Amino acid sequence: MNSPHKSKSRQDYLKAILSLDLKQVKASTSSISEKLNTKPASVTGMFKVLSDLGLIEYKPYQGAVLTQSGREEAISLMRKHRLWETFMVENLGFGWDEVHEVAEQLEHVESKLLVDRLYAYMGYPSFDPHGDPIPDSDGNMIDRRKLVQSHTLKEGDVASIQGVLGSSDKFLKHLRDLGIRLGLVFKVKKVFELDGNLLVEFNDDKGRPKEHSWSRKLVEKLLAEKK
Amino acid sequence: MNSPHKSKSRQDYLKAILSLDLKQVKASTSSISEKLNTKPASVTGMFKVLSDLGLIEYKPYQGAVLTQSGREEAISLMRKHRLWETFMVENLGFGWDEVHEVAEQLEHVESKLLVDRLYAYMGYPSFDPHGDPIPDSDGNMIDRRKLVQSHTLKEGDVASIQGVLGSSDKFLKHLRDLGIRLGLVFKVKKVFELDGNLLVEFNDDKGRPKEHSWSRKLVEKLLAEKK
DNA sequence: ATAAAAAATTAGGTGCGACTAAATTTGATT
DNA sequence: AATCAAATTTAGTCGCACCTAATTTTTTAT
Repeated sequence: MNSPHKSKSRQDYLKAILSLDLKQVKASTSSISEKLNTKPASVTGMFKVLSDLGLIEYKPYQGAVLTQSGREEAISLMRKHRLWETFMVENLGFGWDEVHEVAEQLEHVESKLLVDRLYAYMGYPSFDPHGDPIPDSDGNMIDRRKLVQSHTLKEGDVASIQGVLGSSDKFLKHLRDLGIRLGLVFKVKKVFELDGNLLVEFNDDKGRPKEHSWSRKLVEKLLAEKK
Repeated sequence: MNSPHKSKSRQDYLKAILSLDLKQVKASTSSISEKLNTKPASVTGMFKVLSDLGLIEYKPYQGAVLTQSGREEAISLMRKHRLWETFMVENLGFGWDEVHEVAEQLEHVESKLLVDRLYAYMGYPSFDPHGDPIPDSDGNMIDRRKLVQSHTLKEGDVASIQGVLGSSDKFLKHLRDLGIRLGLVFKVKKVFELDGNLLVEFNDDKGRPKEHSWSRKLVEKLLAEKK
C-alpha cells in the first residue's frame, strides 16, 4: 500500500540484501556491489536513500538490514521472480536454466493483481523450477529444509504433503485425480523395493480411509513434512 | 539484432510516433508530448537522440517519421503490448478494460523467445481483446479494415477466415473441432433469419466438401475477408 | 599496541531524460 | 507583405544512479 520506493535500482538493492540475508551473510557495501555489478561507493549512496525511505536500517560501516517494510517489498520481488520462472518453465516450455534473465525483468512489473492471478492460474505452486520456495501472497513460504521428497520416507512414517516439484497442468490434474492435495496427511504402509512404489494410507476429502499405491516417479515430486 | 536503442523512454517515443502514424497524424513535438505527458522541449531533445540512432527521420520544425528500423522496433512493442493484453484477458480472466496499464510495463520486457512462446501458447491470436490486430513475429498484421465479422455476410458470399476475436483455450479447441482454421475458404449457402445461424460449405483438411451450420455466436467471432 | 591492509565513506563528476524560460521559426490573417 | 499567435527549438537546471579518486574507519597481523 506504500509506494514511493519503486525504481528498478532500489528494488534490485532490496533483493540483493534479502538474498544475502537468507544466506546469513551481512549486507556490506562490498558484497552488495559485487552482486549488482556496481561500486561500493554507489552502494553507500543507495543505502542512504533506502534508509531514508525506511526500507533498511543503516549505520555507516555497519552494513544494511531490511526493515519490516523493506523485507516485504523484497519478498514480493522474490515471489514475482519465482512465479514468472515457474510460468516460463511449466507453461511455456523453457528450460529451468533459461529463465533467470527474463524473470529479472518480469519481477519489476507492478501489479499485485497480475501476480495473484498468475499464481492461481498455475495452481498455487509452492516451489519454482530450481526447487526454491515461492512465497504466497502474504509473503509466507515453506521452509524447504524441513521437507523431504517423499521417496525418502520409510515404512511406518507419517507425513503431510507440503509442496510439489513441478506444476504443469497435467501433473496438477493428475494429483487432483488421485486425491492428493496440500496438507494431506498420509502413512507409509509399505515401500516396494522392486519399483520404489509406496503403499500409503490416508483419509480422502470426505474423511474415508483409503489405501493407494503411489509410483516412484510421483512420490519424488511430492514434498512432505515428517510428523 | 541491432540494440543500442533500448530504454523505456526511447521505446515509448517510438510507440507514440507509430500510433499517430497509424492514425495518419503527423508526429509533431506537441502531439507527442501530449501522448507521453512530457513537454515539447523534451520531445525535441529525444527526437535528436532517436534521429542519431537512425530510428526516425527528423528535420527541425518538420516532426518525426519512423525509419524502417524504428518502425520495426515500434511494431515489436505494439505486438508485445497486444499479446500481453490478450494473455491477461483470455488466460488470466482480466476485463479488457483492466489490462492496458500492466501491458505498458510488460511490453518493455526484452525477450523475443518469450513473446514467441507466449504467442504460440495462446494459439497465434490475430486480434487483441480490443479488436486490434496483433502483428506476427515478422511484424505483419492483418488489415482489420478489409475484414468483417462473418455474421455480416450474405447468402452466396465466399470468404476466408483471417482471424478470430477471442483466444481462450476452449474457444480455440472448439474451432479446431469444427475444422475451422486460419485461411479456410467457405461459401455462405444460407442465412437463417430466425437465429442468425449460417449454413456454410467448405472443404475440410482432406479436401472433402462439407456443409456445416455455424451458430450466430460463433460467426460473430470469425473475422473473414470477402472474396 | 601499532602499522599495514582492507573496507567504507566522502567529494566531485558524468549521462540520461525530464524541466522552465527565453528565443526563434512557421504559418495564418488581414 | 507585415504582423501576430502558435509551435518549436535553444539554453541552462535538476534529480537519479552511477562513476573515480581521495580520505577515513575498521580489521588484521605482527
